[in-house]
Amino acid sequence: MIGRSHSCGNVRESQVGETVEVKGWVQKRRDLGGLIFIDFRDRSGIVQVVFNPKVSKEALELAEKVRSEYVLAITGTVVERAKETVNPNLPTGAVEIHAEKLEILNAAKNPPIAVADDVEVSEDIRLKYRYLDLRRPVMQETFKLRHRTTKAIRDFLDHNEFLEVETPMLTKSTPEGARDYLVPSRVHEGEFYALPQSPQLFKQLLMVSGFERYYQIVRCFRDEDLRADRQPEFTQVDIETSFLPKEDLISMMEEMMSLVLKETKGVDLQTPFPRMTHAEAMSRYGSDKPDTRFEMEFVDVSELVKDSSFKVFSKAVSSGGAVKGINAKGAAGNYSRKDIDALTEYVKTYKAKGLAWLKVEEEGLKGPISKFFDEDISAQLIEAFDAEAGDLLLFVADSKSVVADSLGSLRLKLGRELGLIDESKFNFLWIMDFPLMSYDEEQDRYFAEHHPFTMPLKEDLHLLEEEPGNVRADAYDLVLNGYELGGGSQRIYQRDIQEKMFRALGFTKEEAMKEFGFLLEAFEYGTPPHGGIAFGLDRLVMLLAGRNNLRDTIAFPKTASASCLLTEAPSAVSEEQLKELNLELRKKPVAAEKE
RNA sequence: GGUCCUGUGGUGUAGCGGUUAACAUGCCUGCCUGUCACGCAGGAGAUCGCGGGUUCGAUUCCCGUCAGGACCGCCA
Repeated sequence: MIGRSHSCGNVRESQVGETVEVKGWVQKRRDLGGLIFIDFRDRSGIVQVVFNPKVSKEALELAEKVRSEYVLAITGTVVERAKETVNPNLPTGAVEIHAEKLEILNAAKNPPIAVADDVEVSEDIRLKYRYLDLRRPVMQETFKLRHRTTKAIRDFLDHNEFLEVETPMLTKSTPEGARDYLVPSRVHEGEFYALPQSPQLFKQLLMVSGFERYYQIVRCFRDEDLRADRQPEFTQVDIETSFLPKEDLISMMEEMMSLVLKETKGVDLQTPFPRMTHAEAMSRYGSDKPDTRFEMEFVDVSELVKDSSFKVFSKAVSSGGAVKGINAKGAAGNYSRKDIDALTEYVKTYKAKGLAWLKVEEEGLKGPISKFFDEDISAQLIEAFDAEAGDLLLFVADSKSVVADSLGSLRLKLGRELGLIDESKFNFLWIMDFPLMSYDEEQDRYFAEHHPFTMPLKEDLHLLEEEPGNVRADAYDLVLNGYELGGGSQRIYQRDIQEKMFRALGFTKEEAMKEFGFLLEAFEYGTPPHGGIAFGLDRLVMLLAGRNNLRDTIAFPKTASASCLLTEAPSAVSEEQLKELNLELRKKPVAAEKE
């Protein structure tokens, strides 16, 4: 310990009798008049310091001036506490420091946020005074966890001969994928750099360069609207390998995650991780990132009800959609008609037109739509859902995508509400065989599901020109507890396949050359087969920390509207700055108008 | 772009068409030598986010706006 002899949280009985110097912050002062106790905090924890006139009258008098969050240097003797005054709630609770000398290094204003874990503070205050928020032990723990996570990842990749290589932050805007953050160029009038959405192209070029195994823990930027699990800038663990077969990469990544879980949580993961095809995940859970910590899987009753007199069901099937349901086991009593109405409103946000339901009773199915099903169909429904008295069956009848979205979200909501989720679990799951591209009605063209450099599955390669929508990608996503942790793929490394891919995505030859010519050209100079993956570090840490929003795992995060309440970014810039960049605003910024 | 929730002393909440705007905690002052959520006594502290409307009267009802949050679209 440079600058002090001990850290607060590590003072123990073994140091009794020693003179120590500690520096840190005042957690709490308890002034008993002739005697003052201070809970003294540094990064390592808290130790109690006693100011007693018998030890130092001078220090006691100075301690009267001390307040919460003052920064102090204290010299004193470590003393064993009398048995009856031991505090079992503190690791240092068996000892205390009898202060001989006190120096106030800095005073502090009364903080707007109490530095304590159990204090509820609104999000905007926390973000404005982030430096105080980060003093709270839970926050410090999260960032220690984040450090241990990246440390484990770096150690693992280093042992496996990966090289960490940095790639540009100022790069080229590309048309595919998310909206870019743009940076105007001063030197090149009217031209812009983009901040990278990911180092995708560079890591592939590094494979062309012969690095063979690359990784980077790197910031990525996407100018899209935010969510609890989405920030405009976020960190990826970016990985790319040459010559490594997919299965080897996957098992290597399983090993890496196992190490992370072992190092951070002491959890032993079972490998290999379970796998599911994309098609299977969609049909069983209505999601490409299913939370498998609980069951409540979809039951497809389309065949059973296609001739039903309940038109909502039969019509959905005849018009190419589906009728699927989930069984909320034993929940019939938990949900009143009014509660089910609320669930109906919930599925409507996902475009479902309604939510049909049946309660299972000893005598059979009950509910407004039970009359449409005769005894035979009712029995088959009960059988299909493995239902028993007390169960609640919930159905959505709609297009396949609406059924998946709405019922999939409903399943998660019910899982949470019914307490079906075991929070101690870490359910890793690979989702395989994603569709390579999907058709966009509005723009009348195909879009890459992953990105345009993803290799099609070999057995589907022949479909690339005739039926692009039916080509599966040689891609894999890693899902943890219902969150997409990361995704990767084998890459196209032959120019002709890459050109076919661009063509399928509606690029003309000229457009492809203009946007990605450098890559196509690079592919002509001896490109190894390669593939990789990228993980969302912030999300991983969020899940390891058992939290449900990304802000708590990022030191200085942005709000839902992508502003930083601490620095007040973004902000208007001077006319002079704009002039240098050859920029002119079409509208004055709102902030500037106020002045 | 849209839907919903929230906005009241420093902080967290309560409240109501007419109040001296309540409570907890924090803060300040005094007393207190074994506290650790210290205790006791006293005190200061709020243009009820902002603008408009309805009303004799609005913190309360309505509209708009700003800020924070959750979600849909968007994003992989």
